[in-house]
Amino acid sequence: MTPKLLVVVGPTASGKTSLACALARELGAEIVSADSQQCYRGLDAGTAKATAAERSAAPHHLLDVAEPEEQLDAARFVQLADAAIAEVALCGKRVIVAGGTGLWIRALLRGLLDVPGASAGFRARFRRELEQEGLPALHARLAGVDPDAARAIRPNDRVRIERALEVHALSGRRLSELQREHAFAEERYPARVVQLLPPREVLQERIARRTRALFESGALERETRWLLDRCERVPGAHKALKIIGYGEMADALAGRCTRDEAEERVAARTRQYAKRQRTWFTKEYGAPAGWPPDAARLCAEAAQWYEGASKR
RNA sequence: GGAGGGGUUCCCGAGCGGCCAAAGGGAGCAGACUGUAAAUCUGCCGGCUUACGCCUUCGAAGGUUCGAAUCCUUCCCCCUCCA
Repeated sequence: MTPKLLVVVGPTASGKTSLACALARELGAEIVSADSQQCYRGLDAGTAKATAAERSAAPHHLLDVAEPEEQLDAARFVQLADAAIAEVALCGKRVIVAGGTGLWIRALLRGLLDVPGASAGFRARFRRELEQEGLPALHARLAGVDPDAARAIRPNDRVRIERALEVHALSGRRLSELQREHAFAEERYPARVVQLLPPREVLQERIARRTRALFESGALERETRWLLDRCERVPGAHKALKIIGYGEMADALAGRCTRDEAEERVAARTRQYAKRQRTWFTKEYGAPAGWPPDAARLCAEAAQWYEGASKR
C-alpha cells in the first residue's frame, strides 16, 4: 500500500523543522527532508539543517546524501525520497515530509515528465552556442522547434530555454506538448499538506535573528572556509557558493566586502527567497494554516488522518 | 581663515536649460516556475487617477528665462587640501 505523507511546507525560517520534529515525536514518524540544499554534506548551519539533537529525537532522511560538488535534481530527489519513504513505511513508521523546495515536493507528490534528464554534453554545447550566437538566437531556435514553449518562456530565461531545447534534442518531442499531457495529474502519494506561514513581520524578524546568529556563531565562516578549501581541490564544488550565505561570506573573507555588508546581503536574499516560496506554496496549496501553529491540534488531526489510511 | 569638490526620488548614483517624475543599480512589493529551483525569469516602484491627465519633488530662499534638477545670487550643511 502506498504510504500516506504528512507534508510540512513553508518559507525558510517559518519553523518547519521544529514543527516536523514535534509531530514526528508524537506520531512515531520519521522525517524525509525535501530541501535542495540541505541534502549536501558539510553545509549545515548555513542551510539551517536540523541539528544533531533534533535528528536524534526524530530520524531525518535525505540530509547529507551528496557531496557539495555533486548535483541532485528533482528527479533524483524523487528516487531517493521514494526509497526513504518505502524504508520507513516498511519499519511500520509514519512518514513526514518537510522542506522548502516547492518543485521537489510537487515532483514527489505528482510526478515529473518522463524525459531524459540533464545532459552534460548538451549543456556544454549550449554554452558554446550561447556565447557565439547569443540568447535571442537560441530563443528563436526554440520558437522554431516548439513555438508554444517559446511563447511561454521569456526570451531572457536562459535556464528554461536551455532545458526546453535539451528536452527536444534528447527526446525528439516538444516540451510544451509533454507538459500538456502530463499536467501534474499523477497522484503518487496520498498527502496532507500543512503550510506554515508566519506574518510578514514575524518572518522577517526570524530571518534577521537567524542571519545574525549565523555570523555571530562563526558557524557560517567555518563552513565557508571548509567549502573554499574544497573548491581548490574538487572541481564543481564552487557551485555551492551560490547557496545563500556562503558566497557572501566568501566575499567578506576575501575582503571584497565587509562582514556587515555580507550579513545584510544574506538577510536580503533570504527574505527574497522566502517570498518566492510563499508565492509558490500559496498558489500550490492555498491559504496557509493560522499562526502560530497549534502543534497539539495538528498532531491530533494528523493522527486521525493516518488512521484513516490504515483502515482503507 | 584661504583654495577646491559636493548636497538628486528609501539607499547608492547618472543627469547639467525643454525629449526629466528624473538613466542605472540596490532595497521593497507583486508574480511566473515540469530533471540547475536557496536556481532562473517577469512586472511595479513620488502622490492622485481605470485612463487622458493633474499635483508635489532634485539642500533652503530668492532671481534670470516662454521654460530650471540643470544658469545667477545669498544662505545652510558635508568632504578634500592649504593655513
